[in-house]
Amino acid sequence: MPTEPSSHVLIVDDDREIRDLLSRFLVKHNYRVSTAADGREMRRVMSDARIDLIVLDVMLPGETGLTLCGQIRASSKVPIVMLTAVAEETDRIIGLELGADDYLAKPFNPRELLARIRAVLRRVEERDGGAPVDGEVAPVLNFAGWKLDLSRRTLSNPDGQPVELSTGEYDLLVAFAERPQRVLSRDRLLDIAKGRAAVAFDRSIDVQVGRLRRKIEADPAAPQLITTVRGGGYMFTPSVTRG
Amino acid sequence: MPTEPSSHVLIVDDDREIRDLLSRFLVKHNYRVSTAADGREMRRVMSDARIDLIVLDVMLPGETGLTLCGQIRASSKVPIVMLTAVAEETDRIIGLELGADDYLAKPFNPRELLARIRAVLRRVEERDGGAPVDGEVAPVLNFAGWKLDLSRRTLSNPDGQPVELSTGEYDLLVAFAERPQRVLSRDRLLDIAKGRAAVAFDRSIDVQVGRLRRKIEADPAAPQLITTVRGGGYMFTPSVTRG
DNA sequence: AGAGACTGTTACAATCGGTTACACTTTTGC
DNA sequence: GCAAAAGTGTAACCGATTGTAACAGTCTCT
Repeated sequence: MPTEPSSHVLIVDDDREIRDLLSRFLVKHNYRVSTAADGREMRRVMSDARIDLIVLDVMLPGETGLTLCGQIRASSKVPIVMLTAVAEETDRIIGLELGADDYLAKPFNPRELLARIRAVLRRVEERDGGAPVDGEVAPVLNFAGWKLDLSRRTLSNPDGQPVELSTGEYDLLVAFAERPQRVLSRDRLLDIAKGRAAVAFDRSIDVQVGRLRRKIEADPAAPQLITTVRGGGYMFTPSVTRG
Repeated sequence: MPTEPSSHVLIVDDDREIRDLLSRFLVKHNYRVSTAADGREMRRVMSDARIDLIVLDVMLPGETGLTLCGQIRASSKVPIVMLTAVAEETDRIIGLELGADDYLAKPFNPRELLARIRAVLRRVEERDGGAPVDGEVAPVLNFAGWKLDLSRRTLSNPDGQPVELSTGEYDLLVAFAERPQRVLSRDRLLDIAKGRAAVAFDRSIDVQVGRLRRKIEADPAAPQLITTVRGGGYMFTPSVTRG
């Protein structure tokens, strides 16, 4: 049996030392890790990959961690573990009220952080096991006459006829439709749609794209919706509106 | 004989140490345990799994335990055991007035808590033997023309004709209808509908879903109401209204 | 034009879920 | 009480979905 897909942790800290240290440590313990030095990078990473948990430093230049924490919660339920320089009880309370899931004071033992991460992920697992990881608001995406209903996991064509998609095809289409007009690499698509990392010579995305095209393209031999970007990946070309 | 399904206890305490300690202790004594650090988490857990008893700390950041206690009682009869930092007689009285079922002062011996939990569960068992542990408010769920009467445990189809369901089928349908448009894993369905944990290679949910589909789907071969999410579980797709 | 890299497509094997059969338990009816 | 009926879980089988591998076609660069 293949081991279950590892969780993807995003570390947000302005201190490169800490980012690298934690990153190596977590990778060693079988997590996939991304890092960001500030809120801007954080948002970029979050739009590119499916993140299962965020480790967030309270002290950041510009936006503080507390601000970010609130922003994240406004649009998503990703669990958050907050880091702070000193054990400020007020920070702790504010952080938890803003929706952080746990809290750790620097300096801390990496093993302690690991334990917290595991505990939070376990809790979240119980809380909403199969629910969408990212709590988006609008549940219908429209493009080129098609309607993709995210709450019902259904797709209907411009004539209003339902089109059957397998689970994998649906997940892939959602990954595309939520990131239109952007080149998505195979790696990113795998991470977003399947929540796993690529293995060497992984062509599974190509095959799934092919299957999806056969169902949604007017002429699968000349794809208009999902176009190939040679050397880059794929791009979802139509504009997408919500609601 | 398989041991009777263990009770599911929810620990609500802001102190991680206490949550973990109690959690381990109760698990060791054959309870299933969930934890929550605050009221927000508590509500989420309660909406996801059937909880048989809540251990509730009086001192919580934000909402106090007393507030929560009142809120829970407003919509449910789940037994509650309150914890408090010191033996404040006033807290005790208020707590019991708000509907707590027992009361324990910190520091306490875990065995003492175990004894109280057992006593309360026994009392509740006698009080409302087979009655639903969780007293929901609105007793009729409507979806796709069907009516599911929670107080009578009956189901009628869009023509108004009653449809016979076995106990297991009914419990499963309720689990679905109360959580529409969410992917529910087999584990969670087992916990919610049957109150037990899955054993290795447990396919019983699949079989029950199949039986339920045969009774409520127009075309059981192409299910519209209960759809399969490969690798994820099942989802109840129609929208549900109460009353 | 040709080599090499990249992508599309097909075939096949592994995995997962649907279904049926059957044994066991619980409930029902006499 | 007892026998029949209904309900439920386990196991086995089968079909659908998905990933891997192989090969063929296409593009790019020289």
